[in-house]
Amino acid sequence: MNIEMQLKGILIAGVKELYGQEINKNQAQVQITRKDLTGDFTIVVFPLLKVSKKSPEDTANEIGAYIQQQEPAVANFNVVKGFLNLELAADYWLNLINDIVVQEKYGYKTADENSPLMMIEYSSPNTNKPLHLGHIRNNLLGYSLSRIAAANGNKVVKTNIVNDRGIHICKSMLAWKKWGEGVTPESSGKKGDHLVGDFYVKFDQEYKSEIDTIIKEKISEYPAIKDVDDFKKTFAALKSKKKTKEGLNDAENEQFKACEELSKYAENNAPLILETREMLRKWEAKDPEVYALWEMMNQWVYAGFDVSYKKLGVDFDKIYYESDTYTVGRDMVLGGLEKNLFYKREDGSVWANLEDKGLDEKLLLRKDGTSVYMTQDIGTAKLRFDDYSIDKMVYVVGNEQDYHFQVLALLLDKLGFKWGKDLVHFSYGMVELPHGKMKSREGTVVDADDLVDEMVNTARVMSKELGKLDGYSDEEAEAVFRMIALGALKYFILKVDPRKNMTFNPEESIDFNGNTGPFIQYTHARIQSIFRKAAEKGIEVADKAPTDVEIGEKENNLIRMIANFPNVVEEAGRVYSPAVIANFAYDLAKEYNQFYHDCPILFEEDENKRMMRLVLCKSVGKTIKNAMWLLGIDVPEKM
RNA sequence: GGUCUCGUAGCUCAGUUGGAUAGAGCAACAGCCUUCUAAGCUGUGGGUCGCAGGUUCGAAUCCUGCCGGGAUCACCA
Repeated sequence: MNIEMQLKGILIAGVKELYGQEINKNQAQVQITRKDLTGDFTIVVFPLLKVSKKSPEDTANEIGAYIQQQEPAVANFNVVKGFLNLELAADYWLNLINDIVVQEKYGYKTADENSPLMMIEYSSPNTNKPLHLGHIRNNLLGYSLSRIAAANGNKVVKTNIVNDRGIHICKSMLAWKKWGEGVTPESSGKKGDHLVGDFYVKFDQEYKSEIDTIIKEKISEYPAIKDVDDFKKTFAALKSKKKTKEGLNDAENEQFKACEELSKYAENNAPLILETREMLRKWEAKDPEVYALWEMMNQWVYAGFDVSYKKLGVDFDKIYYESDTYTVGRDMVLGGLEKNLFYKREDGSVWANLEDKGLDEKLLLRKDGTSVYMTQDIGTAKLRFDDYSIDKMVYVVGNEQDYHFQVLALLLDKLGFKWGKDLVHFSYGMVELPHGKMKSREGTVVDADDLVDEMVNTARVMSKELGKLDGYSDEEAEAVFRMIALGALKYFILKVDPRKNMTFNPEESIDFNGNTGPFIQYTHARIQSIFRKAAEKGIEVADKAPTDVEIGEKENNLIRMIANFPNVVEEAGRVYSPAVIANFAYDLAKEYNQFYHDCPILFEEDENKRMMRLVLCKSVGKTIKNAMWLLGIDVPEKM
């Protein structure tokens, strides 16, 4: 049990003894004392005044005296403005640090056979385009969450559901067939996912121009509109006006409907889309030629993704493919239909009615019996449940799908999955550019591979200028450059609250100084350097600090922060937030650098003090390393 | 329009179940390497916590209303 809980217990007992009343846990507030004040833990006495019926000062003094008497670790206390600040004895902290320094996995809980199994789904790419910055955020969050979950004593299965089928996949297939001239990743020297992505873009361009052609042909039927440009402008203007408070008047509304009709007609009758649909039908019928093409192009993409995943340093325990799960989902829905959980409309489509839950009706199977997105997620859930005894399911998916997961939770619950109702949609915010969302059509997408490569280059240039990797081989140095580059990128993404949208400015490169990953990595390298120097000088570094030594303010701050690490890990797990860990790591590194600047370590002449500081350095290094591991960030020995 | 979400320094972000004088970094300026790694440390300037009410010993934090941004409400995934 940690000291905070102990103090809380004593506080509750003390109030009972002094004032004869039970208080609840919310009234017993023990928090870490602000840095600028004397003390280690603070008890807020305001909530206790109703019970004590005394002034804040008197209450604080009485409780302070009681706690000091009950808990030998409390050496002293002071009262400021009704806040009771407790000061713990130096040897309490020194014993604590001696305890911490020998724990390799300090801050982590380990899972045993009875631990809950948490499955975490993340990444979940489409196989028609390469990964971009948005995917990076998803991957880094998912990977970090899996480590945080493991450190909180869960058994963890990392999983990925690959979106490998559907009309969008057929688009790039068709484009390759039409215009690819047999090009392959090998023949073009292009990464498979990028090559396929190019054909998806090509399809889009051609499709757009076909739509324009159709609109042009049909435009004579709409006398009010001159040409295609005019049509587009009018339509866009009406659309945005519709969104305003003013809305559309009757005439405009009619015009809007006409535009919409024409636009839909063109989209649905362009030859390319008709061909694509035909291709999807053939795929579902397992037409050998289409199926072979699909398999070939998907393999290209997977090879490309593997490279990107490796570059980012993420991996999975189990990968599912929607081409395997979508038929399972269909069966599940039909099963639910038999049990009257769902209903069928006259046209043959299957729906769930969620109006009693405050939501609307949701389509589960089209009238031709084919699956939609929701159906596939149900199927995937079934397969996962068959494969693992899942206690908790976490989906790392963007916040644009909040509604989808609200519905999915209800549907899975209806279908009898025990974790359905409590599934966690880890809903993270979008990565935006200074001018808004990334748009592939406008070429503003930040490619994942390019970004990582750029970062590695920057790290290499910077590192070489500083020249601190003497004695490293090219390979070793290259590994450090990569470590720093990824540290910068990962920390940049993970330090912000995952639920919030974040901004990335491609004009400004990601920093390596200040509140950054490299700053924290640097702090670790600095600490390791001390131990190398100690070895050179023949200074012994024990695993135990003497307990009769005085500790200064900076040292005390550091010990308190380290002592709090397990609480931070627990909180990060509870609220699903790597940012909590990132901010902790930064604060600790910052505090350490101040200490490093102010206090001699190897040069300290008092042997006891020197030993204590060395043990402290070791603990800080370990804690930084363990915190960064939870973010998926490695720390170097030198940089 | 319904639902959800966000709004903190010029910019990017912290700010625990409501707690003490709202903090970092970047950018700007001024300092610190003949002692352990200067990717560091110190200092200066920079705030109506979107606005207005309410709840109470106490509100950036909770409630209500408004303003502003974003998402979503598809037989797309």
